[in-house]
Amino acid sequence: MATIKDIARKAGVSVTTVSRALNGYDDVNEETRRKIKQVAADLSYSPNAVARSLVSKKTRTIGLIISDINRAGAKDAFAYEVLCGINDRAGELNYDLLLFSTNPSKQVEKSYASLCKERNVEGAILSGLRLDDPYLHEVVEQNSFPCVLIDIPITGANVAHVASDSKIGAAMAVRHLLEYGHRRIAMINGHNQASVSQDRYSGYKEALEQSGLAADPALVYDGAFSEDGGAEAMYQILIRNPDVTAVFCASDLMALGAMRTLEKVGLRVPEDMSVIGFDDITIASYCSPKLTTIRQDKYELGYQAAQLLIDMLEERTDNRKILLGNQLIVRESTRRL
Amino acid sequence: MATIKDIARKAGVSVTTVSRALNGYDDVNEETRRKIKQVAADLSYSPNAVARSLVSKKTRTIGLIISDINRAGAKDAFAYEVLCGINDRAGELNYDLLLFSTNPSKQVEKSYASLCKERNVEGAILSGLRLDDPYLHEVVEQNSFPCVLIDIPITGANVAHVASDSKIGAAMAVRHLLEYGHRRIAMINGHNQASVSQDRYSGYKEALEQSGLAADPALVYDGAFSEDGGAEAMYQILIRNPDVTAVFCASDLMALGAMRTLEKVGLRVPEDMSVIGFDDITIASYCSPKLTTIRQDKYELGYQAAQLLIDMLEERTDNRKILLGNQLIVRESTRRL
DNA sequence: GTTAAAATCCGAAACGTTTCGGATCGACTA
DNA sequence: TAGTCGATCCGAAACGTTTCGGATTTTAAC
Repeated sequence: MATIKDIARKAGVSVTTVSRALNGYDDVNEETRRKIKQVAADLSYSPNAVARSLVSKKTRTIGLIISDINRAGAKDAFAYEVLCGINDRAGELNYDLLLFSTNPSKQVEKSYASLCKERNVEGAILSGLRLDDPYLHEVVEQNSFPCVLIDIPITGANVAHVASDSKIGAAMAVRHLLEYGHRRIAMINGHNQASVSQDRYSGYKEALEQSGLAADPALVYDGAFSEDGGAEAMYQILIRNPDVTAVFCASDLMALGAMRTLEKVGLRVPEDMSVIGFDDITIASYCSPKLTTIRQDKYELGYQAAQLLIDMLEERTDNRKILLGNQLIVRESTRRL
Repeated sequence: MATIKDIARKAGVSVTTVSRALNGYDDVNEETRRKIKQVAADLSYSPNAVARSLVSKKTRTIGLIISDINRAGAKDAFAYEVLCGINDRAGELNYDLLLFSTNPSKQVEKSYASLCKERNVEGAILSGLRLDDPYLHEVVEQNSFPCVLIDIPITGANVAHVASDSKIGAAMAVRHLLEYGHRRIAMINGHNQASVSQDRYSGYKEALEQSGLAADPALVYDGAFSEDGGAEAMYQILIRNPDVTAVFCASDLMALGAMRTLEKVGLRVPEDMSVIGFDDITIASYCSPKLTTIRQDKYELGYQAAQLLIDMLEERTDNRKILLGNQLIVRESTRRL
């Protein structure tokens, strides 16, 4: 591994000059610069980012803490699409991503904050975390590096968040069902430790109330954001609320579970029950019947998160919040009563 | 940011002692160690991994070069599952992952090798690369750090590869069709710059020949591993080879495309045409009809890649190749003639 | 020819660790 | 009592850069 010293020696100049030549400073003669570059190429020199970081305090690295990078997350490739967005924008802006493996099997579970601090990332993006995550609080409070949270509405001097408008999205979904003539509309919500669950519920409630219906708490079930959870919740609905004609699921995965239950029970979607999801995951347009849903632009979520974080890092913005729009995608799983 | 020096000063010992105390060396008095740890905690010290790496030459970081981390890759979450496997195993073994954004939009496109060298990763895992990738060769030849390739059969002192057995897998698929009585079996292959294409073709050929049939080159089409490519290829098959009763696709995505074409043309799967895919992506079990396919354990691919790389890094193995088994998953898209 | 300004270069410190080669000291051995 | 040993500690160098402050040389202006 050739170092800057080797170049200096071989080119007959000081390390200072080599450094400045290679980094494009203008107080070095073009002739010398040419020579230095030549020598560098000859030695197939490549700068040592570690050493550079040590003095510059910059790593051009963003920490990624994404809890859904696991086998289960492969179904809805939610985390994946977010990751793609982050990766693309970070790449364009010349930052690299450090993926922390927050593996529960690790005995010495280090906090995200420690991980990031140790590795000197300049900022971090957190996604897929529950509100009651033990370490979430720490990174926010410690406030030692900028971070942006996806789907967790906390802001501060150093912390921003990006999300899509869950409340409006949910309201759109429910209004769609209302327009189709449904009146008894159940909801299969995600677990309580996600702010999107709360938002989607309030969207559901608001849409109902705006058309003069009361939101019946007995019609709201917990599907834990999983396919099995959705399936189970659907059973509950069928048993306890046989008058329900449509169900709004806070995620496509749960909608898929719900449809599985309906199929098992011999009910047809959408003839016997309308089902609408949330997210528009890939499967939504392949399953049968194709799922009507609220599309969330997951890629954009990541893209904007990276943009926002880097803007914060480079002190280009005071914005601490980005809210994306959603879109109703009508397919085959809902029908007019 | 408290440093080791601050601790030394406050605890009234030398930096050396602090370092050794914190790192568990046994030539430090337990009483002093306790005190030092206390001071460290008081100052909420966290070690600077950058400085540490500079001297130790170890970063405990693995470079990841995955070309499919992009929007298109979200359909089959292939890269994602591989990533999960890598992430899990790397986490268990206490390595972090550095995700390089090989963004084509970058003007100064740096080679993977430079990226890795600069960042001092200890090794790298490459996935989703085409055989003719301009930079692939470089990292292999330069040989400066261990790396493992996924689905690219190159090995060397410092380079290993993991893959699933495409040839046997393809043969399984074709034999399944043969057992079902099909004789005119077309193949929609991926592009030529993937070694899996070559392997899957030879599996196809071998299976046919073993049952006394000649592999007709006219029945093999290029679907470029994309859904649209598969759709287009299917049109070609229908027009040029109307006697075909079954088609083996080298990826599920292409199979999906093929089925789309068949649907558009009004042909039923599997009544009019049997279709078998390869990969077993998530959608395969949700689409309609559900896709018969050869399951590849993508997670395991990543998991083993990480394991193998780290074994190489820590010089625990001479193994340079891992070949995983595949599995025939019979669903609804193939039928007995 | 003198002087000021520009152009070009360099020495040394600093970044935060680890580690090598001792140094110190009390206790134990012969 | 001298020598040895173990326990405990430390100074200084090293890792590969960047950068501050200045030094030297060249050029330009008068």
